[in-house]
Amino acid sequence: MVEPSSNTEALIKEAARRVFTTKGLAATRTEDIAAEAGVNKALVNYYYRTKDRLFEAVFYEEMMELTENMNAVLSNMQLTVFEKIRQLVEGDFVVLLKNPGLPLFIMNEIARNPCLIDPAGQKAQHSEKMFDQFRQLIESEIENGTIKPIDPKMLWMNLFSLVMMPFVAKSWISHLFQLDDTGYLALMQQRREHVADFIIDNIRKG
Amino acid sequence: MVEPSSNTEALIKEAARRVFTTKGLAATRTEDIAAEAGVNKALVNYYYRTKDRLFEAVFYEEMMELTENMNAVLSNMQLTVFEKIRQLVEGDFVVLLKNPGLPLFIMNEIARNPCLIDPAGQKAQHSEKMFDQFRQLIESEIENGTIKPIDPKMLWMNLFSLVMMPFVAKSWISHLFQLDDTGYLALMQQRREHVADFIIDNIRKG
DNA sequence: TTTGCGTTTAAATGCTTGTTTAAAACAACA
DNA sequence: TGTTGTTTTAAACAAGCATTTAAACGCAAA
Repeated sequence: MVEPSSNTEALIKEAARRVFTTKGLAATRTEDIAAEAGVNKALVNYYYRTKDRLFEAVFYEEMMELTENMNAVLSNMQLTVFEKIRQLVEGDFVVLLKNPGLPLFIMNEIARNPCLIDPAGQKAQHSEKMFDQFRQLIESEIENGTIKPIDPKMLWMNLFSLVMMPFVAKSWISHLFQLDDTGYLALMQQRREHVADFIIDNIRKG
Repeated sequence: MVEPSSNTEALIKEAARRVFTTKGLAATRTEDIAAEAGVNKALVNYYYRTKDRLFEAVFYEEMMELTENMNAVLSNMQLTVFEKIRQLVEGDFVVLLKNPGLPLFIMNEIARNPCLIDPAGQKAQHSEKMFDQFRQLIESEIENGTIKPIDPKMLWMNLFSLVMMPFVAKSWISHLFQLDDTGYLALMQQRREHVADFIIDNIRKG
């Protein structure tokens, strides 16, 4: 990755990050980004050539934001399964409480343009390895008798569903539960405690 | 609701449904819809005046698709909590296995345009009542001692997170688990069994 | 057959938007 | 101060798009 050659370049990327994540690629105009950054719209092309290149730059950084904690936790050999699960949940909540729109943004853009995650677009290659690590962990812990038998795929889906869906569905939840932004965030704070317990209770033996 | 006055009108709406749900409002061109329906693009405006009106027509029908089962199950007084939970899960899976893109579509469009669900746009008014029904059900069952104490909001989020997120994240899951479309659907079929058990085990006493 | 009317079409309209261009402003420095 | 290279700007461009128009079509009733 090349360092931003000037302040303006970084300014534009940060503005783009905010606009892309709230409106999505298709609904975002070059001018929206320029306005958000407070610069002339030609500067966006001056620094990033095209809207799509700027989008890719932002997208893969956001994707990383979402997966780097998973990688870090899973490859930390010091931790027990239970600690790993707690830290997976905990780490995701830290990221998501700061950036609640992140999972919807990622899921939506991937669905609209699968190339973003395909073998061809080499950037996101680590994900399968990541799940293999998880699978091995779970399978060996089941053999050890530490946890009840469960399909690692199901456990994985349970984990990130419980964590991420309430952020994906932020607008719907806020409406359903009649919450303003503060109330919503407070609810997510409570949930932070709730989710790890829920999963661990389910797989723990006895 | 007015009946489609001709075959073409319905044809266009069905085409619009397919295009809107796979590409989203912002990325959909009037011409895409016309092409999908195999008609001249001016016909789209002839029958629906504007792209936005057509979108609204489609959107609220899709929204209904997602919520009508919840309403039906919750207001059925014949069922126990456990049966209700099973039928909520079961009903959603029936819908989602046929239409896996549905939850991402709804969540995304709501997030991008909150008016779609706001008090002002009167169409989606029933949702708060729906959750009140659920809250009352859970609270009274807790008092009865049928289930362990749990915040109804958490239980509700757990429920639809576990059901819907794997559909929202379809592309990501397929990539992570290296599944083709058949494999993905098979996995969701397995999950159908898994989810209700997971939730019920958690709230059941003893 | 002709008239009238709902439907369909190709073409036109006018606006939006991504990208390019060429000049202006600026900064560093001899 | 004048030169050079970089950054910023307003304007131009061209493609894309939603929507409108006006004419053509098909068909049922007169």
